[in-house]
Amino acid sequence: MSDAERAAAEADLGWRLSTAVVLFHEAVGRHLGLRALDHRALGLIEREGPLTAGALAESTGLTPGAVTGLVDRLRRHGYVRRTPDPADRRRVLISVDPDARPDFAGAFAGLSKAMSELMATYDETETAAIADYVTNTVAILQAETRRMTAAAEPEGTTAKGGRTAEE
Amino acid sequence: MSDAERAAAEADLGWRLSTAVVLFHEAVGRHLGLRALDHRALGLIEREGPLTAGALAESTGLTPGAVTGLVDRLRRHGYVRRTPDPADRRRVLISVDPDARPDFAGAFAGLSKAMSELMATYDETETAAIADYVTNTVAILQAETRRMTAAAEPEGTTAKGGRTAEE
DNA sequence: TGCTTTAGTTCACTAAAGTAAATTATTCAG
DNA sequence: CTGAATAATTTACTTTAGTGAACTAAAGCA
Repeated sequence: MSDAERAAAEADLGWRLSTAVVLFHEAVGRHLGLRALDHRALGLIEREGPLTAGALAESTGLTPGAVTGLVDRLRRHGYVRRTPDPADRRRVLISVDPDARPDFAGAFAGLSKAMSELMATYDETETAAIADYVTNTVAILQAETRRMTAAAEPEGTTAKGGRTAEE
Repeated sequence: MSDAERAAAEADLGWRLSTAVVLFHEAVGRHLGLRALDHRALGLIEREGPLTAGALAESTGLTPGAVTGLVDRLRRHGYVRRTPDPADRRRVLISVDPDARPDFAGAFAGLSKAMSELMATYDETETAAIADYVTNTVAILQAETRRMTAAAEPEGTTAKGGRTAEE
């Protein structure tokens, strides 16, 4: 195999992985009745613990009004809860509804199991290489995402006037 | 590190990879001025060569009318072309506009380079393990996607009546 | 205690993208 | 050559989710 061939094979594999991840992500969204943004927001809430509506607006780039709608949708499907912040009752804390977790986790159960079984087939050295590869790939993707986002919006927020179409 | 800890670490790494891929994909979409579905459709057209509008409707699950709009958007951004099928002039062939490729490829250039550099740091055995891991992960994701999609829609197509919300 | 600021929601409106059905162009069968 | 079938587009309408601004409630300061 030539260098060029190897590079092409790698790129193809990367493309297939990326596509598979994206399609899986979309399937999960459909399964849970969530749109891409809602799905991502739910992920944020899961990982960053309870968030205020304002914090969510900040990290999603939405207006406060839109966040109310977003949280309504998540709440309607039973994924999150609203609780007034005891420390500052103007604030509202949005957290994952513990009762919803089984459903959410259920969607990933099969994947988890299959991945564990796959990992069990590798020895120590191989596992280390794979972990290193994944860690570095994540870092690269994050860097490229930042680069691309920075290039696209030299100033201002995503929230307003983000139209590109002409004609 | 206990088995449980290792499993948790793996799952976390998988989650981070998935998130990174999805966010990168979204960033590319924004960069190219494409919505998720448009982006995916463009990928389809790229890989499966020229497609008729009907074929595109089939594989995206959209109605013919929606495909017209989809192709209009892709065309407006200069990514694809419409050409009447010489064999059957009712048909229209949608293909990637060769002039647009540089822009599209440009978005991935940085990623490509960084990934090549990363792969160069691994020896033969490690590379083999990584390739095996990626290949199997893709297969698992595809299987899980199919399973989830099948579970969500026991019958019929995505196209009609796919509403889940109540209230 | 009252004035100002902050947090979130509600309301009226807009834009995007989908469906269903009518329309146009072309092919194919008799 | 005519009529039925097929491919895509157009049109009218619907749904969804966003914005911006007005509004309500609570907090903090003088």
